[in-house]
Formats: sequence, structure tokens, C-alpha cells
Amino acid sequence: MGKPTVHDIAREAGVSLATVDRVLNGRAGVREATVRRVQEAVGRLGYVRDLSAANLARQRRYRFAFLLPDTPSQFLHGLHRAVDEAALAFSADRLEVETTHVAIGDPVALQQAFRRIEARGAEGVAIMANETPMMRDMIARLKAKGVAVVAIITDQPQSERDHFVGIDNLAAGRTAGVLMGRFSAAGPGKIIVVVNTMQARDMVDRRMGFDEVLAERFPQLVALPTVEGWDNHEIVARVTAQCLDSHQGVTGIYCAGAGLRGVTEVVRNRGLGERMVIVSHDLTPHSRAMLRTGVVDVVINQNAGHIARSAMRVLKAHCDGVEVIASQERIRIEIVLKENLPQDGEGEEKR
Amino acid sequence: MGKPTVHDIAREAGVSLATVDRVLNGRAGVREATVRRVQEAVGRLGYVRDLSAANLARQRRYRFAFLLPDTPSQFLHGLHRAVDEAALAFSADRLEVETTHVAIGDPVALQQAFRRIEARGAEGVAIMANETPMMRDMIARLKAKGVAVVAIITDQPQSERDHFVGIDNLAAGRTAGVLMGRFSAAGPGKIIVVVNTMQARDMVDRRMGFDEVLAERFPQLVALPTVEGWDNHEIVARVTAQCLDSHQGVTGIYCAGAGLRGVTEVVRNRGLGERMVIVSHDLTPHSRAMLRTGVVDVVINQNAGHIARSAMRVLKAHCDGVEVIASQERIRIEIVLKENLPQDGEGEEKR
DNA sequence: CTGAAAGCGCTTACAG
DNA sequence: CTGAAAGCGCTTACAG
Repeated sequence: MGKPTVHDIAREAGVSLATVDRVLNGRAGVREATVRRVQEAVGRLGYVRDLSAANLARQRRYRFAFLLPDTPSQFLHGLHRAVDEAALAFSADRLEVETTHVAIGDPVALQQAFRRIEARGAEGVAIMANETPMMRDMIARLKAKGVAVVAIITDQPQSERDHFVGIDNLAAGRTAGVLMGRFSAAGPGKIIVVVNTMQARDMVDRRMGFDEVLAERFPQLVALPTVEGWDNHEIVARVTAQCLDSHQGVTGIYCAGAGLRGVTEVVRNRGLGERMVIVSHDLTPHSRAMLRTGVVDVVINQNAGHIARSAMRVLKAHCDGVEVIASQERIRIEIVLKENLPQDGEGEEKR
Repeated sequence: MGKPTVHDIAREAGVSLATVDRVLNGRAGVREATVRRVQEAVGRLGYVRDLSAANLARQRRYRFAFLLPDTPSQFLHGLHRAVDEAALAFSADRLEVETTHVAIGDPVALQQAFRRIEARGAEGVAIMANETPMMRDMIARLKAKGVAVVAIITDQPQSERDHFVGIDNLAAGRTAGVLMGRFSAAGPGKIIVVVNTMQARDMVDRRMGFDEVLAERFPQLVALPTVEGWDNHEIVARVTAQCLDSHQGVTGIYCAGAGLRGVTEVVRNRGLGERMVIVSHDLTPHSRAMLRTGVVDVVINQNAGHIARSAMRVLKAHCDGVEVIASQERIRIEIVLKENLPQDGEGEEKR
């Protein structure tokens, strides 16, 4: 005999299938004694429910929504593709994922996006956005309705989100710091630090981790005041150039946010590609190319495919009320050199 | 109306469910014209088969076997645990995984193990072993019986295996070389290279990649002739000590195989923990500890959990005749510093 | 070559 | 509070 089924439980407990189903699913309206009889049968036979058969019978579908910023960056483009790809793969598990791109900074647009998500009746929502009081309220409202919520890429630690799918940005900054320190053989020097905006929590965390490590272990390197690039590589190019003009002895650049193109443009124009140690974040077509040519020394990456799949698995697990495999859902701080650059996939233009 | 089902196809094509099933599953005994009618209906309605409903109906189970060396190393212990954990997670998909530990070098034991696997009727086999003529024969025999075969950790490139689940060890060696080079600020020096045995292909590949990079980019570092530790940290300790005694100016150690404990023991006894750059492979309780204390500078890791899950997904995909998500099945060469060391999971003693 | 009916393991109205 | 029957999307003998 194979694994026990509801039929076996019913026979063993001397009840009907309907009653077995009731106690298995914790529905009310069963006598205490009957509940116990069924539970004992379950225990004795070692019954474990077949979730996919159950989902088939109840025609269960999981409606999830992904809310992403509409900023046009290569990283976000890659993330969007990764979400689509993961959604396709999980459609076999009856997941239905809808992605919404929204101007996260615009309260009206954001409100609208949330209304649509609520109207669609999503059971799970994944959100990538900076933490704001408004975002916290939105999340609280979703939670009040029993919706599963995960923050992706950027955490919402003060909110009621169920889970965070992303890296520890303080540790990522520390990692960047160590690599900058150890790769800077030239001795003393100044380091330019470029971020999108210091209003973003992940940027602040990265900068903090980076500074900690430099102070602790590489006192010969001094990190210059943060310059902000606002997700725009023309601005990044301008501020990077200004920084190089106004400081002597710059030996490295930590590009903690988007806009790497601005950095590499300036560096290459000035013929500094060889000398400068450049540490960047996120594998994109451009950062891959720069890694290959040796302009960028190392990229700290968070795997978009993994993040998309993990968000979906975690949301589903919440809906099913089951545990996840913790180690599988831990998003790694990947260190990518030219030598261990994946041949394709992650951050690549096309498949 | 939701997704089309076999009923819809049957109605649309004007045939019975049984006939739909026949053409869907490519079974013989259907008139050409009928086949075409059904296929047209499938195309018109955009039908896509529900694999888990099909598996439910046919009571499909996937019997897989994992064949691992019985060598008692921390890495293998971790891998074994990862396989068990993945097997548990995939039991919901009807996977039944049995792991066999065998003295891979012993032809008799190996024969026996294969006989047992064949007797059990496994439909998929994952093998971690050095490539030998005998192993090639075994794999050929499995393939002749239609069994799906994947090589894990160490490839069997000359065999008929369907897939390799593991890292590119040449690239891993190059990665180790770059890190050794860039972390060696002290200038010229000699590097000790420790492997299990140069009879193992992955060790040869790692050594080769390491040497390439040193020659190309770090000529001031010279890698000493390989020393073999035979998976035994006492031997490793002895040969490492000998190496240090017989060479002046050793500044780094590349531990490409098991036996890191031997290396760190010698290095610590001699008070060289700070000065020596140590690059090792595989996250284990010991390598984690050494990373934390700073004795080991960097660990090149292949994620055991990922490898176990990937092997199972790939085997299942082969049985189902479907494609895998290439990017998900690509095993990364992970670079692990103290700063990006995962808090728990991978290579940890307990959960 | 083709189809009606029963069944996989579970759930859902409906009746009592 | 409990059960008989039908059904989820698919497959499998069995008959014809």
C-alpha cells in the first residue's frame, strides 16, 4: 500500500470523506469527538495531504501582483524580465502574476495602483519601493485584508510586510569596502562614492557599510562625500567629473546605485580605466561589458531571477500556510569578477 | 471561460476524451485525419496540458537515485544533507530520491551500487564521481535503458550523461587566481597549491585556471608544484609544513581540495595567519570559522542546496520531456568573504 | 481505430 | 453534525 489517502482516513476513523475534509481543513461544525477520531487516524496512518490534488479539486488559483518602480534602468528592465519568466514557470502551480509599473514617488499614481491591485483581489503582493509613511499605510491596509505582502530589493522594515526578499545592504556595502580596499594596491587614495539618492535606505546602508570597513581596515583610503546621481547617467557623469576635478589622488570609485554608464564614460574619456578601481552594483548589459573590458573591477550582484522566484515561492507559502526552505530563500550577495561572470543569463540583454 | 481542458478539445474536435488523450500523448492507433483534427483544436484553443493533473491520474512517481562518494568530508556531509532536504521538498512533486554512498574507487562496490539502482528501477540518476572508463560504461548502460543521468559536482564530459550540475572548475581556478593575485599586496611571493589528487579532473582544471591567471596577470607570484592531500587533513598538514620548510618567501596558499584543516593548523601553529593569503574552496563549518577569524581570506563555493535541487529539477524535466529554465540551473562560482558570508544555511553545522 | 466509464486524491454543494 | 454524489483535469483498462 502506498501513501494513505483521505479514503484510508475515512475508513480508519469510520466517517465519510466530507467529514475527513472538514477536520483536515479545520472547518467548523464537527463534533469534538469526531474531530479527535479523524486526527488520530491521521496520526496513526501518517497521512499527509496532497496539496496539488487539493488545488485541482478546488480550482485554486493564486493571484499575485508585483509593484515595481517605472524608472527606466537596466536593472529594473532585467528584474521585470525575470518576473515574467518566473511567472511563466510558476503558471504550472496556478500562479497568476500581474506586474504593475508605477511612479513610486507619485502619491496619486501609487494610490491608483493599489486600488487596482485590491480590485483585482490579489492574494499576494510583492513591492519594490522606498519606505515612506504612505507605503506603510498601504501595506497595513493590504495586511488588514489578509493579503500576503513581501518587500523585494528594498526592505520595508517598519511595515507589516511578511517577508523581505533581497540582500542585506549594509553587508553589501561592507563587501564593496573590502574589495575596494584589497584591490587598491596603489596605497593611499581617495574614493568617490556615487549613489542614486541618499533618501533611499539601501543607498544609505551601502554607504554606511562601505565606510565602516574603510575606517576599520583601510585607513589609507578616504571615501569622499557621497554624490547623488538620481538614476540618471548624465547627472552621474557630471558629478563624477566634478569630483575628479576638485580632488587630487582619486584611486577608486564605488558606484552604489544606478548610472554606472556615467562613471565609466568619464573614466574612459580621461584614460583612467586601468588605474582606477571601480566597484559597482548589479549585473546589467553595461556592467557586464565593463567587467569584460576590465574597466569595472568587480560587481556586487543580487540575482534578479532568484529574487523573482523567491518572492513567488514565499507568497505562495504564505497563502498555503506552510514553511519555506530558509536556505533556498536567502538572497546572496554575489561577487562577480570577469573570471566568474556567468556566460549568459543574469543581466544579459537577450537569451 | 478559463483555460481549455481536454473536454474542450474533445468537443471542439468532435472526438472522445480517450482519443484526445491518445494524440496528446502521442500514442499510436489513431487515424491520421483524427490526429490532425485534435491538433488543430489544441492550436485553436491554446490548450496546455496540466502536468500535475496528469501525474495525479496516472499515479506517476519519479524514482531517482543519487550516487555519492563515501569519503567522510565536511563538504560531502553538507551535500548529503542538502540532497535529503531537497528530496523532502520535492516529495510534493512525487519525487522519490534514494541516496547511496559508495567507495567510488572500488569497482566491486560500484558495480553493486549500480545493480541496486537498476534493480530499484530508477528513472533518473545523479552521480558524483571521477571520470573513469568503468563509470562511462555504467552511464552508457543506464542511458541504454532510457534512464536520465546527470553528473554533479564533477563532470563526466566523455560520457553520455544528459547534463552537468556544477561549476566550471577552470573558471573557478581562474577566479581563485585573480583573488590570490589582487589580495597579495606584499609583492613577489610563492604560492602553495594543495589539491586532493591530480587524478581528479576538477583539481586539474582548478590548478590550470589558477596558473593561467597568475602567469597572465600576476607574474610576481609563482605557484609551487602541486601537493596532494588525499582528502586527509593530516596528510595535508604534513605536506604543507614540508612545503613551507623547503621554500623561502611563501606568501599564499591555494587550497583547491578538501583538507583545509591541515592547512590552517600549520599556518596557525606558525603564527602566519595574518600574513598568508589563503584562498580555499567550499563553505563548511571549518572554512566558515576560518573566514570569520580571518585566517582564510576567501572561499570559492558551489552551493550544495542549489546543486541538489537543480539535479532533481533537471532529472524531472528530462523525464517529462520539458525544458528547464537555463538561468535557474546555472551553478554559480560563489565568492565568499567574511563580509558576505550567509548567516546560516550553506555549510553550517546545524540549522 | 474509437468511445463510455471509472478512477487518481481531494473538495464542494446539497440533503438530511 | 454528517454523508452520498458529483466534479477538478487528466488517464486507463475495457469493449466494440
